[in-house]
Amino acid sequence: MQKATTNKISMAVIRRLPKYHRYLRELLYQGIKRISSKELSEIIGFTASQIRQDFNNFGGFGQQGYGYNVEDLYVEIGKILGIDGHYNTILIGAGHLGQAIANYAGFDDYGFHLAGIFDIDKNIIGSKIQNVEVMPMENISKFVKNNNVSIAYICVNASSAQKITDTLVPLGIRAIWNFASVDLKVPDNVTVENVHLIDHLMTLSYFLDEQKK
Amino acid sequence: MQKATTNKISMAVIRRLPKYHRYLRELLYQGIKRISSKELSEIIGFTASQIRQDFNNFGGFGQQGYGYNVEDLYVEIGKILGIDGHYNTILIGAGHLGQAIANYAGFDDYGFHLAGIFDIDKNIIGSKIQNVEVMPMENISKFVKNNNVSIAYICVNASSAQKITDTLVPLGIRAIWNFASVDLKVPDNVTVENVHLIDHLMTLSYFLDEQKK
DNA sequence: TAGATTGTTAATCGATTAACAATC
DNA sequence: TAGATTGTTAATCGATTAACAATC
Repeated sequence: MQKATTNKISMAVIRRLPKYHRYLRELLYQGIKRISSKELSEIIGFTASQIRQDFNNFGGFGQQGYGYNVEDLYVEIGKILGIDGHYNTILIGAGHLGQAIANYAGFDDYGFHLAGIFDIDKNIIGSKIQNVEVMPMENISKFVKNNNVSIAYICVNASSAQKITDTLVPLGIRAIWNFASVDLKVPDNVTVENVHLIDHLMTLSYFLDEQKK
Repeated sequence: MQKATTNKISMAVIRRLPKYHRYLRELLYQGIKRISSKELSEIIGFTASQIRQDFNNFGGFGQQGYGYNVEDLYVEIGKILGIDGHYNTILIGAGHLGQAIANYAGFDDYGFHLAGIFDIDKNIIGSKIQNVEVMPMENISKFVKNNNVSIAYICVNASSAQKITDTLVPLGIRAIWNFASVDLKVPDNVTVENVHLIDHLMTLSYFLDEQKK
């Protein structure tokens, strides 16, 4: 009953997928074998109707009268998200934030392997973070070509981020995780995920005004 | 022509405000005094119509036949976002990510002042990050009561985040910036901004499948 | 005044929710 | 079989875009 996956899925749906994945993983750990859209709705906070609509974008994962098999659904959503694969990633900018990202343990579990770190600071070039060497910026090009790098994490300051991006894109990088507070210009076939930290704080302060809640 | 600001603004609009603020700041730096919705549209990438709709949620900031005064608009959006104020913040969890947040220079410029850091690790309690002391968890309650703390940054692991939250909420914390990979349960008057890092990576890997773009 | 551009209403588009036939 | 729950269509809701009168 698998639908062709060529039809465009809306961004709203895609952004819910990691949350489904997280909750299903938890259910799996708890040894729960099956779940209905209604039960899932109660723990995840989306409507049962939305849950069924979401899953049906990718084909029929459920069974009438029964619900969904937790493990199957978990595995399927993982596949849709592409985390059944393995990705080599690089980090550019090993400042405080870059170091935190490099030290983050969990990414490897989902197939995101940090293969190289790059910085301009001579004092840290040559050192290792989590057993990954910090290399000089000039090496990026050669490294990307030789190591099948899929994703770049940009942790440089806002003023250098676009320049770095313009280096990465021609090398074939198709996914950028951008922590710099700037909107990167990239061609259509490149995906950028922004973590604009200050924007989050502004959203929080917006709601600190009691009237706005 | 100022509208009452009591009508609910949609989340989609609120999330665009920091971006407007950022672009207006840039224009201001460039010495640009006025801008039309059409010109702003070209640099920010929203439609001119959306820009005018967005601004009109908060009252008439523009002038027919002229456009918008860059500085006025910048200041007004800053006020709407509440970043004309000063907020004391605390950080809970001084691991790699927590340290990166504590070391992040820019937050103070927008009125977000890190007043205290808390951790359970005896080895770092008593040390300082950016001149802010790391204190034991037991002190949170007293510290929040004495220091008019508005916002808490949660950088502990997922398994402790809810427990910390349950401590913070009764102390009057009304805004939580959550870096743990878990959805926090809070009362309606508390705002949570999540930075679910792994979710970002999953979104990126989703789009690495060429067909999905 | 004439031209430009806002503020605002109306139209469209897309996403969510409701309903229910299909079916396990 | 009867009950449960999906898959899917239809209805609703909300957000974006288009259009244009108001007005600087």
